Amino acid sequence: MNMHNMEDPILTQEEREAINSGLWFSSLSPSLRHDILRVTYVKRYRDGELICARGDAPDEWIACARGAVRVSSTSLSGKQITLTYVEPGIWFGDVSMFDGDRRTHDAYAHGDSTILCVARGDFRKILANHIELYEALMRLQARRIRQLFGLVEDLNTLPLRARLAKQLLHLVRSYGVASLSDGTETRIGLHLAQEELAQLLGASRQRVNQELKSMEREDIIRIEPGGLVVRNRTALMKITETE
Amino acid sequence: MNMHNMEDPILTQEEREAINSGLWFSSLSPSLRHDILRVTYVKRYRDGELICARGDAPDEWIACARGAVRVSSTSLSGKQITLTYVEPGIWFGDVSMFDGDRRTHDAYAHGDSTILCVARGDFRKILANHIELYEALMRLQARRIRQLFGLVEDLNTLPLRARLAKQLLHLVRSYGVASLSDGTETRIGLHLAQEELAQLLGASRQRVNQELKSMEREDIIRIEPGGLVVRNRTALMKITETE
DNA sequence: GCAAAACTGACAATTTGGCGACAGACACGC
DNA sequence: GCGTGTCTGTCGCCAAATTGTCAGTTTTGC
Repeated sequence: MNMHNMEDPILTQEEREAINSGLWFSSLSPSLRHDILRVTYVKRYRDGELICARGDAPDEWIACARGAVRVSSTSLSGKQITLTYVEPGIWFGDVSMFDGDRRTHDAYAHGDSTILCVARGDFRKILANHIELYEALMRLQARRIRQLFGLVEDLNTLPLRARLAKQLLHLVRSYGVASLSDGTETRIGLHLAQEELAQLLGASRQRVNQELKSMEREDIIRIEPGGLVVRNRTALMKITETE
Repeated sequence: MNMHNMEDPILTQEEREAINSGLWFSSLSPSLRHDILRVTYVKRYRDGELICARGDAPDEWIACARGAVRVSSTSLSGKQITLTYVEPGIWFGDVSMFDGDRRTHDAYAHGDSTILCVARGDFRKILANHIELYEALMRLQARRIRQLFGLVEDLNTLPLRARLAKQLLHLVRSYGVASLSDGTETRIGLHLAQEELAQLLGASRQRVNQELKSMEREDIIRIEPGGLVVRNRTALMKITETE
């Protein structure tokens, strides 16, 4: 067991807020939320640490409370691809709580991160007491399925430039912090190396760099050490609609 | 209302069997299955007819009983892509029963087809009486999510040839009928034009044709008017593993 | 049974993306 | 202050895939 997983089993104020302001979680009834939080335990990870690996037994239902969780896998050929970055307030791992199958992806901490866990047994107990949770989880999965359908469609039809624009808009929504100056600019709080961005898009690093630079030349974004700044969201949306 | 939707509201023996032998459906308790079947109604469609369209209100939970349902959508650019062909015995449309959002895809009958429907209200009533159904639907969705994850990964990593091989194996599993002769050959019962196969793979018709011919030259498959015949499943599986 | 429509197979022209290489920028540890 | 390593920006070449086109074949509708 890792040392850092043990230290400070109490959530900070900030982490607590992240969990409670999660859109899905906050849609639950207070009594259900209470019952869930009562049985959670905290784990902390440093940047890059493995949270769980493909093939692991699915023993926990997990929420990100701080930082981000990179969900990725390595294909047979050795190529790394990233499915998503889980932001604070989002729950995951529910899929394998139901079919009981092993995890199909690796999960790494991206930046120092905190997660909240519910043991399988506790999860089932809560479920038995709150039919409401079934409804809520169905809604959660429904949204995920729709997102995945959309992603498949995008992969099949959009050129890289449009997919990149979509991804940037998504990152702005999830991690955007208003950049100083006039306020029309938004910095993406989650710092991704271009290589990581490329893996998220299923493209090569060079190609992503090329498109980023091209967007920078058009004053749509700004590339700064430590993060991207979106200067013109409207232009990004327009690119998104590129056939 | 279409004429053909009304005629013969009774399932044939064959259709009834398809429903009852569906892997998921047959995992339900007899009492639940009974309650579901009691409120279903039958609709019949001719080849190519629209079953429901993107944007429709999600009023029904549906199962395919005969033929196949093509789930597809048209991208902004006008490009058609197909997500999947729903085979007899498979239920779908549950996603929108929970999030209440409109349909995101079009559904067409591929070949003369029969579907079974449960109205939204009846669906909720059954759900209220059988918590078991929640469990089962969660399992169903869980499997779908895993499949979609796999698909995204494949789209990002596998060359067309390997994806085609995978798809062929899938079709053999779902629609395969032993071809005469020695028995090592399997005909794919669902006839897909190469254009349709291409849309399912997210590739151009020409490219798919090229790979099919190449596989035929290697005696892995045979292209016959009216359907593909798989001659060497092992070879297909090997191609699947191609980086 | 015949004409129209749809499907198949093939090829060239062009675009898109992947991959290797390399130089400069930057950050970090010591 | 200085190597070492990681990240960025660019080139050029090559492979993969799309588009357009066209002739031959099969299917289908009357």
